[in-house]
Amino acid sequence: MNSDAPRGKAGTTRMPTIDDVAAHAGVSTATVSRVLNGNYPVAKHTREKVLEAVAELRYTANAHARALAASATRTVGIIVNDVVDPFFSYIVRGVEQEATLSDRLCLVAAARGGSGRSSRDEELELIDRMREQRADAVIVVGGAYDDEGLRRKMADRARALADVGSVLVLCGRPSLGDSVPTKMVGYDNEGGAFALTEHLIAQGHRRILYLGGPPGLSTTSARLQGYRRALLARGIAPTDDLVHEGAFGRHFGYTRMRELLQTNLSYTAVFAANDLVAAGALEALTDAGIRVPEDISLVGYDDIPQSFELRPKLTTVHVPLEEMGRESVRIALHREDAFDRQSANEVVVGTHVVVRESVAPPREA
Amino acid sequence: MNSDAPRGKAGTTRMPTIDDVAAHAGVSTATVSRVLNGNYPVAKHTREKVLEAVAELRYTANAHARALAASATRTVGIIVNDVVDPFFSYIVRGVEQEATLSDRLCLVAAARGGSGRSSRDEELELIDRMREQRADAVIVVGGAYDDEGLRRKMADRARALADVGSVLVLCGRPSLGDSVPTKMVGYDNEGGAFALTEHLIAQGHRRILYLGGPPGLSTTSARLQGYRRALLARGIAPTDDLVHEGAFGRHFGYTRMRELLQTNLSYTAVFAANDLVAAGALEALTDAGIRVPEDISLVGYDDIPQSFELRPKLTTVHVPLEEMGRESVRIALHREDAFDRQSANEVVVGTHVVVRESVAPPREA
DNA sequence: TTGAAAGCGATACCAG
DNA sequence: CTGGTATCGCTTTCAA
Repeated sequence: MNSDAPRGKAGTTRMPTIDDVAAHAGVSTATVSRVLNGNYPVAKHTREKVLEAVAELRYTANAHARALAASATRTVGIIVNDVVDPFFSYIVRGVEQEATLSDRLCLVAAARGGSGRSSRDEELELIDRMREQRADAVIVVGGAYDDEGLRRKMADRARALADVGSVLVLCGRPSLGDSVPTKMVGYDNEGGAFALTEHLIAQGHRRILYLGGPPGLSTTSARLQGYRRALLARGIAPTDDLVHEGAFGRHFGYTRMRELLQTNLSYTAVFAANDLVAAGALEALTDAGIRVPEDISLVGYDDIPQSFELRPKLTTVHVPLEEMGRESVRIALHREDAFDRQSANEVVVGTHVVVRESVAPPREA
Repeated sequence: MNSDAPRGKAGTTRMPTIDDVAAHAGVSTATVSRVLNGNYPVAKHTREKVLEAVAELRYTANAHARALAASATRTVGIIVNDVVDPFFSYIVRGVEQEATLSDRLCLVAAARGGSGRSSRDEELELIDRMREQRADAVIVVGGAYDDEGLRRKMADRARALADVGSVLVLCGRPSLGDSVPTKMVGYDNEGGAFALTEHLIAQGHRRILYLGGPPGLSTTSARLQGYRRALLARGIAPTDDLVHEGAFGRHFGYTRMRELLQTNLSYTAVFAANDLVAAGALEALTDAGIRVPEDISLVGYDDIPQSFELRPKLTTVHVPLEEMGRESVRIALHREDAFDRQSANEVVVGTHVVVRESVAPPREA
């Protein structure tokens, strides 16, 4: 009489529920739940009956009912600026990989601002939405703006997440203070910039243009600071006329470099705030008939794969983006056990200068 | 006595529930639900009391409880090959944008195969997982392999999704047949390839190398077919020695082009299966001292933004990737109303050849 | 080893 | 316009 699949309204089959399975197997729902979760002893024979029923009915558990009852969602959230930017997409890839490894799905959202909303506010709201979804962790990626109010709001979110057993992971962004319950995955921007600048200085450069990076963004500040410290360390006074912050995109690199080329500002090397900016700058330079590195040296930051596809291949600082993504979910999911409490609330991945072809000694050294 | 936020075990605050809000505002949960969803008349005064309580308690609804009760999740799923590949990441961006517009979150997963699992199987499993999550729609992106068994399994998934009121969207992949409940967002691969090849032929090329694309993938087949049809239309016999399928990555383009350069195969133009392959091929060509387009012409497909950052700027076929992403969620969410049933179960976005700098007449025409 | 039943936190129907 | 309450599908004591 009844067809195999239970039918609901409007001729749509409704999904079989755990009750259907229980009935079909002649056991209780509790038993079904147990064999499905395998966290409780069940007689072999019973188990098999249940499994059969499951297969026959093509039953799959309702993730929401499960989340509601067990308050665990097998989901991690990640919030980036732009999924198309390689910096972010490689991190997303890492997160997605590791999430899959732990049998979780990945909520991805972009807070790029626009239409009257600042990317900061969007970010906060997205965290809230992911908390509503009870994501097991929420990973926010990329530099943060230096703003006390913002920091406070973010700290609130961190606490709100902690309250429901989730956790906020800061990936590539500074801590909110020891009292705020977050985990961190960082890399040394200041140090990398220092090393990279040193490399330039060692080649004989003294007037180095700093190009790009949103002003006020932690990433920019740190890189700029490393640049300045390296200069100072070699007795070169950093001058403001050589610092041109702005943005992180290739477009910015291209247009600003082009503008700068029309001025009589002089420098023998360009430190681009990231590889994308470097790519744009390279294009502007090349278009203007300036050879890299013969006429001007150029370096980037991040070491996205595209950077060795440029001609000349770009000298840059390697940042293990995918690894950071993976580490973010690992650290988030790693519930501290009795043994090593606070084992790792923070991991710092290593970076290093990758010397390729875009740097040479200055022409008139 | 009681602190504001209800406390649960282990000193963690638990989230306020709708009951808390109701109690706080002195109304019933039903009323709270009504003001929150704004889908039912509520007295102004009552509404305000509730809203106050909500604010005071920092209440946010539990998305799972809501999903369970209302069976609607405000979530769309998208399954791609690789989040780092621009083809996919631009589509993801479009999906994410449109999802946000409809106040939905986005589940992103990658089925890139590996570790013994084929990307096809992974794709199927991911669809299942997203169905467990009751995603309002599941969008699978990119070409499909020509395999009857696979098609049947995919059709099963489509039905399973339809059964729970969700929908499978095929984005850039061929239909599963009229009887299968899916929506489609397509673009004309065959026609684009035809036009592009014609462009080459019009410039005087007759021996055109076809490079890249996984054999058996619908995308590859369609582009190849367009290429052949164009040749035939101009009375040129397509020959197999000029067809070199393989993969879609830049790496493939580079290495295979390089290998081909060592043979004595002759051709005056290269039709790369996509822009990434073209970028790789360009690099190999350039490295070998061959000028594009003076010595050899080169075209790509997709028109990812990088393609006009190449030197020479790449002539290619424009595919509106972001738009496809947006359209995918629009078409998925567009419940057909009484008026125009089956209004749009399928949309085909337009493509066109973008002539830039990488094509010139052959040297010895 | 298994079952009964009490939640989990919302929605929506049915009265009032 | 508002309140009571059954219900969604699963997990998890508590007993047997």
